[in-house]
Amino acid sequence: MPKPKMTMRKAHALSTRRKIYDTAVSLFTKKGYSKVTIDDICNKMGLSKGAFYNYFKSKDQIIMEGFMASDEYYRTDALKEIAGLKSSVDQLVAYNRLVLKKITRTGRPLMQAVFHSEIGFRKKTSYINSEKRSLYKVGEALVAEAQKAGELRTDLSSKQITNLIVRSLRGLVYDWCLPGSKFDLEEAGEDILKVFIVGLSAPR
Amino acid sequence: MPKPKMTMRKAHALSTRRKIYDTAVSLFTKKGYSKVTIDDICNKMGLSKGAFYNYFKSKDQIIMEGFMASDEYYRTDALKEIAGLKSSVDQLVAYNRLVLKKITRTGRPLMQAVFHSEIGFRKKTSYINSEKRSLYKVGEALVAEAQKAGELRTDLSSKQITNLIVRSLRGLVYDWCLPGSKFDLEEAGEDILKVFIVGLSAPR
DNA sequence: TACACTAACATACCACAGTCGGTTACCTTG
DNA sequence: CAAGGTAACCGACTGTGGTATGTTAGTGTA
Repeated sequence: MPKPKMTMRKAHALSTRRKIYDTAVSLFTKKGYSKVTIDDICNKMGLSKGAFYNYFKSKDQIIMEGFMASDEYYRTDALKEIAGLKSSVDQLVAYNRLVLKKITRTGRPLMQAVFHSEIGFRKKTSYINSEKRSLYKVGEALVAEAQKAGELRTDLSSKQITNLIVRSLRGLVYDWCLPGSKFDLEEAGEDILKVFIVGLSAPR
Repeated sequence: MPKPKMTMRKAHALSTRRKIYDTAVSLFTKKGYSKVTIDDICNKMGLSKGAFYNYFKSKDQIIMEGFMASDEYYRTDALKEIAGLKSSVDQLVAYNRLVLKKITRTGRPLMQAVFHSEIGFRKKTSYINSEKRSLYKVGEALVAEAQKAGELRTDLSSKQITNLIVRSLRGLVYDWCLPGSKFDLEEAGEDILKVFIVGLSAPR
């Protein structure tokens, strides 16, 4: 991997890319993702479609880029916020609460676009369930810790348990994004967590 | 609502509709949903696009029609199959196992199309999480029964518990449908159910 | 039977994501 | 600094889902 020398050209390219991203996001939030066309974005900033597709390989990718940024939050601020709690299980629960809160802030429209995009037909791989995500890495670390502390059952591996939790919450979020759906995400999340606390704790 | 007299014309219409549906499904299974265009379907049977849209309001609706048929299974054969089990909780668990088995039979490609369609932007309402579905009605009935028998916790309503289970499994199925995903649905379902059995049972 | 009504079907068209073959201008290398 | 390569950008085009506007032919009714 050669060093990415910053020439004038590359700098300009980066700024164009950023400009595309920003105008796209601004239009999305103003008019709603589905109502904004690629041409809208291009026209608004006097750029061509070709330019757009030079930087983003699809309309969805813009959304995904925003979504992926939230993973940064999970392994930094979120981790910090739960650090004070004594028991590992408490940390795990608090962590998942924070995840749902973050998603709530992200908003239904954007999350809907994410779910829609990720399960699309054109895609070969999906980001949302990649084990590389810090969402998983942090989660699994917390689970493993809780297991080591004897607080969680060990007949399921830490990976299994993490998957189980994430997927359950994902189903909740999916439902939350469905058109016509009308419930509070964090509230409904409490129900699930309440069950998990009991169902996952080590037998005694 | 007047009686739907079966004239020659209506009969013919019904047969056309059926023919569209059948050719569509046959093409879907042969080439994959996304590779089949509406024109493909129409050309194959010498019918026009206008005819297609006279019977189906979207390409997705064909998929959904197939999917909705599975609800019939839940309130008939599935119910019958679990009737022999003694405890209500056993019935509930067995029921959810059957649901996952049914989904496995339905197949990933079709389920992917369902998830994709349901969370689409054009839609105003979604079928998949409608409380009218027998998936929910049967599930909630079983939960309520188990609660009455003192086998399940009662600090959550039967509706809450049902939603909780369905949504968790839905997240699992969603992941299962993601491109590149590679796990056995029923097997992974066992993990979740194993946790729910403990987490949902009445405290003693 | 004649006439109005409407369901069944046809066709031209639109919207919009994504593609493709260019053209220009910056950058690297000799 | 000259030449060749390549990244940035252009804009016409395509594919496809869906719509708008007919046209035709069964059907109920007088």
